[in-house]
Amino acid sequence: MKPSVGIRDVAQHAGVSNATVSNVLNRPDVVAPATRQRVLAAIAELGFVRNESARQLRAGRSRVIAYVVLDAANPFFTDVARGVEDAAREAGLALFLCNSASDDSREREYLELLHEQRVEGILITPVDGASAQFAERGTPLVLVDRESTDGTRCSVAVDDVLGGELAVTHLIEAGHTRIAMIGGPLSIQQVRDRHEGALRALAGAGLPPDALTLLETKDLQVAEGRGAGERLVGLPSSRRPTAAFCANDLLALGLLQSMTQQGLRVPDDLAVVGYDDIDFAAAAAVPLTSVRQPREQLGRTAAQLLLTENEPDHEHRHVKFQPELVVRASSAVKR
Amino acid sequence: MKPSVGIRDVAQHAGVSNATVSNVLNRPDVVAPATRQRVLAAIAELGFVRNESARQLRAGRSRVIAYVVLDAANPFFTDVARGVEDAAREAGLALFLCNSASDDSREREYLELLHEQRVEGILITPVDGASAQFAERGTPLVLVDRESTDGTRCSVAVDDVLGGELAVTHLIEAGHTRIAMIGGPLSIQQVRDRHEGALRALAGAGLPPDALTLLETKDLQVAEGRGAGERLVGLPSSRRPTAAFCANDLLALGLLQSMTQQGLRVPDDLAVVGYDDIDFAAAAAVPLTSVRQPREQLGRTAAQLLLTENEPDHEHRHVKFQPELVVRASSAVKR
DNA sequence: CTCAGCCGTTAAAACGTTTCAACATGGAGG
DNA sequence: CCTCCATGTTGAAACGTTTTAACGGCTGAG
Repeated sequence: MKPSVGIRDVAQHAGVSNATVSNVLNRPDVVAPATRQRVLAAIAELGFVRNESARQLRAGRSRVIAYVVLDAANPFFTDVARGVEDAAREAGLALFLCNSASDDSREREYLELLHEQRVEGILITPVDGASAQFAERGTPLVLVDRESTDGTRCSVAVDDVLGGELAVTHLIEAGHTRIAMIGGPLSIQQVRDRHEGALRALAGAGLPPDALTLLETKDLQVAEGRGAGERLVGLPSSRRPTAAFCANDLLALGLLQSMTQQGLRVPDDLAVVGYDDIDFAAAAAVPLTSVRQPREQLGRTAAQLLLTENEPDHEHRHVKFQPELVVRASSAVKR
Repeated sequence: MKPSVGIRDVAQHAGVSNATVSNVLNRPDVVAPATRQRVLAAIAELGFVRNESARQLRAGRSRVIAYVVLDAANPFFTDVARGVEDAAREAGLALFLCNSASDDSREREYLELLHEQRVEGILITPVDGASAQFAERGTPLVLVDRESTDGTRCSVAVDDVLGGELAVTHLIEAGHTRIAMIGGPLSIQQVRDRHEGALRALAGAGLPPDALTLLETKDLQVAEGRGAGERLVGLPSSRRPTAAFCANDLLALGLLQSMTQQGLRVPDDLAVVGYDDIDFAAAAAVPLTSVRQPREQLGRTAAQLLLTENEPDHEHRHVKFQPELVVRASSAVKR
């Protein structure tokens, strides 16, 4: 079951030295065709599988990068991951996905493990800005969808302030003057930025800051969106917002569902704008207006940045993408 | 940047031998408290990170399992993965996720890599039943959401024939006599099984087999569901089905969206039943009736099975779960 | 004072590769 | 006939751990 056939078994079987076998594996061109065939035959016959640990130990390289993702159940991140993987495989690297599930200690454990594995590099969307202090351990590390505050490493992010501004400006132009912002917790940088963008939009339109009601949520999942919907409907109708800007699409989908359940129509009774533009947003029964982030490109760029990390004259870069508003039925112009 | 501080640097710094450092790392109880402290201090001071490759090479063990997932963008699989991860971490193992994205060659590459990495075990939802011939390479491997045809390895699956039967029986009892089945390609075992279940339900109710119209799709994504919706509406109303059973929830969501876009109501004009009961199904604007698979438990069980693989008297087992129908608004009883 | 037994520590041998300098072989050029 | 070079191949030394058997010092019993 575990015969553990090694390179020297192959060598012996093919009547060559182990160095030659290694050459066949790593620099096939340097070995004579006849010998190469013989070695390959022996490999196939013995069912030899190269031991990556040994290889890595000796060679130092590892051919693997990892992406520590914040929430594998959020389609936004799986889309980012797809971009990462495409770029990685173009560079001949494989991608391991690790799910921190928004859990501090899981994140730490995975980082530790990845360091021990000596992966070629790490991409991470960290759990929280606060604890984002990663001990420098010699493994290149790039932040994804977070901006590196100190200039100590590369990062790829999206301008969330602008995103918030786009969303709320759109709602204002559609005629809304009482708007809810749904999202939380505020400890998350993204949420703060999008909120700030929303406020900026009000200011730009000459509306008072209290035109925006903040409904804070515990997390960014569908269930919280439903809860927020109930809270919203519970407000006295004179003060109830006519539009809602959600910090991500999961919340928006929850909100949407809550509205239909309570017999309210979207967008007539409440206009809704989400954030991320995940595929389910377009596929919702009331297609969701959303702020699109370049998901695949985010991942792709992050991976490319990572690859430049161990160039000799590397300087840390901070790429920032522009979000884009995608208007759909959920925020049709108010009559 | 890459000082590569090793165990013997630590040893020297703490004034002990490298064996003692190794003991501190692996069997802390066996070394005197005073020495242990000194070694730990040295480790911290030098920022030593154990080299997993070397450890693994010598010790043979690896503390990592992997799940090669069919489609990381499908919430069903991320939920299964969550179950896998929970079980893995209880056993002190970490989980690497690999996304084959329904691509044969990616799947092969990842399997090869994982074998080379000498991971402790592999879980896989393979791309296709046909090519599911994995060369036995000594790494334990368990099939997830697929049944092992030959008895050569463990598998964890769900009774898809029963699932199809439940879904269609439910529609028949609600008064429908013209039913569409949407799904494909038929090369996928799951789709075939669910279709068979649907036919069985017809037979059980005394309906002729042509009461079921099969609309075959190219894959199981949202877009194909939308397309099927258009095909469906294009049928002459005398022959148009009044209910649809979709092979998974993504298709069902696409179908739902297509219906609303075309001004048809669900369930009044068309009742819809999905499959998988992903969270987005309940969160859809018309909450989706769906066949629930025990997603987390599927993953959890698969992981546990994997752990038993290298017990001396191991026998391959095939666990099969029962699906369960969850009735929601999308299939309310026909008046 | 000796000896057995225990405890903590250590030297050295693996683990399976890659890599580098050195080595055969044989033909071309002088 | 000698030298030189090119082409293929090889022996042996790493890589950084874990592990095993042996070791020295100390304690308490005889």
